[in-house]
Amino acid sequence: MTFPKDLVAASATPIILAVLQGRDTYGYAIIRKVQQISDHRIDWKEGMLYPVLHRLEAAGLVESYWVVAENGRRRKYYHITAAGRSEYRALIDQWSVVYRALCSLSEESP
Amino acid sequence: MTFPKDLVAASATPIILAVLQGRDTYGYAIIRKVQQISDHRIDWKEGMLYPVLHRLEAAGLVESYWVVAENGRRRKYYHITAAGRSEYRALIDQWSVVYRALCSLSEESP
DNA sequence: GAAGCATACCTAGTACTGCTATGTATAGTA
DNA sequence: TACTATACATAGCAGTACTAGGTATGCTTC
Repeated sequence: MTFPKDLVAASATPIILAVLQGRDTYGYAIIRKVQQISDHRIDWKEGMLYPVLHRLEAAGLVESYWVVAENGRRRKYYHITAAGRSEYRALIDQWSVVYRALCSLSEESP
Repeated sequence: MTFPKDLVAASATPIILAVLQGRDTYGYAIIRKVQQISDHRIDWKEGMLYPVLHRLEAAGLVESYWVVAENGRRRKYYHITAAGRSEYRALIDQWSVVYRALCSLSEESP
């Protein structure tokens, strides 16, 4: 079952910021990390991810830098900024309000 | 602080279905209920809510019927359908996957 | 060395989506 | 009577997003 587009879109920014507040990493690894922690339920493609990373960078929430790996691969690492951490905290708070509302309503049966 | 538009948009359907799986109710009461359980953090306007209710009805997830209240007010009550309950369960599952992913990532500090 | 696959990043053309502001109507309150 | 709250409605305005396929290069297999 695939997730609705609006949930995928809305959750991309908070998830990316959540990954990056833990440690710097690069695009392809973000995709794999998100697949891993969601048991492949969240299945992002590069074409979805990179435009969001670019928008976050344009908004000053992340910065990027190139690193050449041991095997010669060039990777664009992303680092969360102070503004990104602040935005991340706000988003987590907002998502928890929404999720708690959903859970609270779910407990009210007919 | 206002919620980002994409979170408001993405969460409207699951929240409405969550309210209605508990009991039939009408639009204006849905707005008040959602304000109440989110301590006014989620602040929907009618202009946001009614188009979503109309789309849910067009999609067969809810049905509506008019009731005249004791004070003479005409209210359009909404009732969740079997398809709506099914969609509601799928959405709750998907939102919990995303929220667990967020929480799991939040526990990974730098 | 060649072929195929995985890794890694990129983007534009296509495909749409949503809600703010304001409307009508009517009951309640001052 | 005037104002507010309740109750539902919608269109004009304002955008948003990603699928599909691109380039490039390292790895694995033959």
